[in-house]
Amino acid sequence: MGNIDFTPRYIQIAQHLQALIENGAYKSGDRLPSEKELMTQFGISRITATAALDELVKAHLAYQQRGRGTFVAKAMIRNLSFFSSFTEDMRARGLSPSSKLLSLDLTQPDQVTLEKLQMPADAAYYRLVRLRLTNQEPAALQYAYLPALLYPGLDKVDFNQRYLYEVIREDYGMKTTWSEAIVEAAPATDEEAAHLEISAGTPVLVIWHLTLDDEYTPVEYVRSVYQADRFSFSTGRNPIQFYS
Amino acid sequence: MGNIDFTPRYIQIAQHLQALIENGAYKSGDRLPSEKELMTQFGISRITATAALDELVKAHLAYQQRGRGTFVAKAMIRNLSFFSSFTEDMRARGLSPSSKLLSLDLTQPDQVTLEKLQMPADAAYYRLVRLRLTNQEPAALQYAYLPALLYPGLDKVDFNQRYLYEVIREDYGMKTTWSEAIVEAAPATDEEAAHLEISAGTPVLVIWHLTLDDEYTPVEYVRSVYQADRFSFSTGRNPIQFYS
DNA sequence: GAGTGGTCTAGACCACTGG
DNA sequence: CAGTGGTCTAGACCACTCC
Repeated sequence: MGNIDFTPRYIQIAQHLQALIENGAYKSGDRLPSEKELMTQFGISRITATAALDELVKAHLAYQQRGRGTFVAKAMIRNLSFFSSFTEDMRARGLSPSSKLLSLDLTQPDQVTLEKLQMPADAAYYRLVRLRLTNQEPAALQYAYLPALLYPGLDKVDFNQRYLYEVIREDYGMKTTWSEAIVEAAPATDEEAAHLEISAGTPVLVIWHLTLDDEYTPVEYVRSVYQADRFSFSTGRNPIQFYS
Repeated sequence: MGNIDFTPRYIQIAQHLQALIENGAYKSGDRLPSEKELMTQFGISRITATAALDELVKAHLAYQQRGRGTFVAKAMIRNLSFFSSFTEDMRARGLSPSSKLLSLDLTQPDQVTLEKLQMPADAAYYRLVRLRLTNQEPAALQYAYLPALLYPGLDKVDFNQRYLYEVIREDYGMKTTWSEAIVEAAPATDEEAAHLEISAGTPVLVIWHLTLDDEYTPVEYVRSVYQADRFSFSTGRNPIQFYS
């Protein structure tokens, strides 16, 4: 009946509640509307109300307690920096990110990268090397490897003007649904030290990042080397208490 | 009707499927039974079948594709080391973990720890300092802070014999539902270097770990200092693609 | 006792995938 | 086309929390 919006009802309701949380109508620890209240307020069945609240829980915006209700999650839980792009992450930290393209070519990664990220050795990769800056100061050195077969014509993109995530999503229609990271501390190599303007041997934080599509096929491999004295990263998880 | 097992049906079915995955009956990428098949096989309604498969997806054991089916997740996705205990993590790496109690007292954490983990400064904490070893070699130095109010009598536990997680779960009935970590790289301090048997200034991986109960109240604050040349950590996540 | 979420039934229509 | 998961309705009984 005149429904011109094809977003599922439960998503619409989750969006509505999310907006109320974000503009402060509901604060950390506040009780959200119960399933029953959502049913009468929006004229939906209980399963739809449950699904809406579940979305908020999945997104770590809320948590549920049996017999008590659904509550807005603590602010801290909602700010986990690991899995956003460099640009988004730095903006969230109140810094002004920028990027300098160092090279874009068709090359094999070195042996260590190949093994660490479990990359097929027989594939061809575009290698995108960028120096990432915050407030015009060097912050990180990023080596991104993109399977050449998936990205025909990638070498014609101007990465001084556009973001990598934007390009792979919009130009190549990639849908990413999972991402993984491996974290290490290491002494800076001479090359890293030169670009980051620190002394060789100073600790750096190395993050190996893998982005996967909905079949868990890797669509992007990235090694990032961060100045350790300026950056730390956070991540959170429900401990997997599966069944024994 | 003669149901003497009060585990929900959908959990029972998820457990059953989990067992089949773990004993190799279903392998990475294999299609699991469809919702319809589960309905007829177990005599359940569709919503129950959906819930069972959802459990596997939540536990990162499976993923779903519309119109195709539910599939066993890739093995890599299932091995994320960040949020298991030191003991479990090291065993999963094929190492033999052990522990040496350095001290257990009632002290305030230093200022940096206090701020980093957002600990209330007016509370009293038990501080448990342990050297963690793998194959009898120093691996990490761990400072655990436990709010004294939550753990009366903790100082009487023999932590050379028992695991911290076991004690807080079994003796104090803590239910943890969420955990967070902040990762940093830093040069080893003199104290850290001495215990870890490395040179001062060598890079170490510092992990600040927070364990929360079902109201997101912190029940444990831990700072771990790992030898960087021997350990890295992995974590994974569905990128939160919430609604804009 | 009233309200909450947890679990479950028996249906339905749809969009998407694959042959 | 048949099969899959995605969404949804209109109910139901239960366990738990709070008063």
